Amino acid sequence: MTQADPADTKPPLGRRRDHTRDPEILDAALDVLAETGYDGMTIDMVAARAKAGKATLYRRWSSKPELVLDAVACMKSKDIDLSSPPDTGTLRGDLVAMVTSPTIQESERKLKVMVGIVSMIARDPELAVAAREALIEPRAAANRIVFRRAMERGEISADCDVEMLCTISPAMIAHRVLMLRQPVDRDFMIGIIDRIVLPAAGLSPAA
Amino acid sequence: MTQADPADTKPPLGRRRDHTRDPEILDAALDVLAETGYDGMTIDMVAARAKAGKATLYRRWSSKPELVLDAVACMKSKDIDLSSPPDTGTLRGDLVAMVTSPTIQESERKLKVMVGIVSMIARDPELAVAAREALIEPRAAANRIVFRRAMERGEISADCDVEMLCTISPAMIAHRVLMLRQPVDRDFMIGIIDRIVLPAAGLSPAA
DNA sequence: CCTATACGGTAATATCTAGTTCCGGATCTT
DNA sequence: AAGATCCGGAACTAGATATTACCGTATAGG
Repeated sequence: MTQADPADTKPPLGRRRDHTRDPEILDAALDVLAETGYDGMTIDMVAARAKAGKATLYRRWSSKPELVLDAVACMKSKDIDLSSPPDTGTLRGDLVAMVTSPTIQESERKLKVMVGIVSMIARDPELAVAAREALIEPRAAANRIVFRRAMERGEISADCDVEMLCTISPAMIAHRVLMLRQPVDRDFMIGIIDRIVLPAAGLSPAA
Repeated sequence: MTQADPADTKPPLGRRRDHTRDPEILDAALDVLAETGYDGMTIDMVAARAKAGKATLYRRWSSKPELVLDAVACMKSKDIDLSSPPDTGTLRGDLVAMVTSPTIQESERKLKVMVGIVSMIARDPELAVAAREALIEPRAAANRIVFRRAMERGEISADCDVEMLCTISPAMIAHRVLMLRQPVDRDFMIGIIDRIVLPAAGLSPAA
């Protein structure tokens, strides 16, 4: 018995894997995913875009589903700014500030990734969880904070269903892009806030 | 010159194609589409489910994309009841009646088909149009009628953005199923009507 | 009855792609 | 310096599937 310890920290021989490249590869995977969808995406495309060899990818992820899962999960950490949403003093101000923030661009990519994996999500619970945590929850969490502050401030009633209010704008945006295939511009977003969200929160549009 | 007429109605020889089977085949295609999505669907699956030969399918549709396009387009005519939405006398009554009607089951299937083709829709404008006409528009049209009646009745203000109001419940439903993967039950639907749609239309929830 | 076509079913063809393996060269540990 | 491992890239393997080609049978028109 030479090295019986299972927790044995053996320094591996030879050149070490360059984990610096992991994020680049995952990012390339997300690009391809957003452009072509899960089934349209090939490992070759991802390798080519990341300027890496296919072998390099398979050394790090055992299969295409694992790569996609990891890529989706890694979007979670991208938007740090959502963890501290704007605090303008009014609910409307906060909501408007959120739609103007630079997170919009990242949101568009998230939506495309989501579109690319929806049909897969129905058959892979793990991917479903990853997608929810990385694509849905961050924005919902930011919304939640804003609404709760408005509630503590007394601006909106304590009866309000915050969870439902949080989902209105994501739902309207996704519907407009996916189903209606119309652009999501600032006017549309302001319209949602003034004509749907605020009334649903018990505030008159003019307030 | 024997038959120079271009509109020449020549009775084709031999056994005639049995077009009775077209709807059955398209219906089988929709089932497979709803279950496995566009990429998961194979021509063999459709032929097997329709108890038809693959050659029979290719005699009628030149390719898989054409078959899917036709199948999606043919969902349009299915829900005749949506063309005459309920008329209970109040906006709330009409909206509640619509979510209780038997169209709900057909809607569920439509949603699954939508999930199966969303990623394809992004790359095929023709399919996008077919999906919109068959899956989105019928319900929007029914909603439109209900809201316009309420407006003529004076129940809601003439300032209301009917197009936006029409899209609220479809957007919330699609978001809940596609993104959140939660069930769409009656309570959820009623909640949308009472807490979002009616307030957005300028009616208090208790009204 | 005869011909041409459709039918359901099976086999063949051609392409695509996930996953593996090999190569020459680079990099790290000993 | 030597051995092990990684790198990007290319070639290879194996399985799946869209599409075509047949087969024996059924049916409509002449």
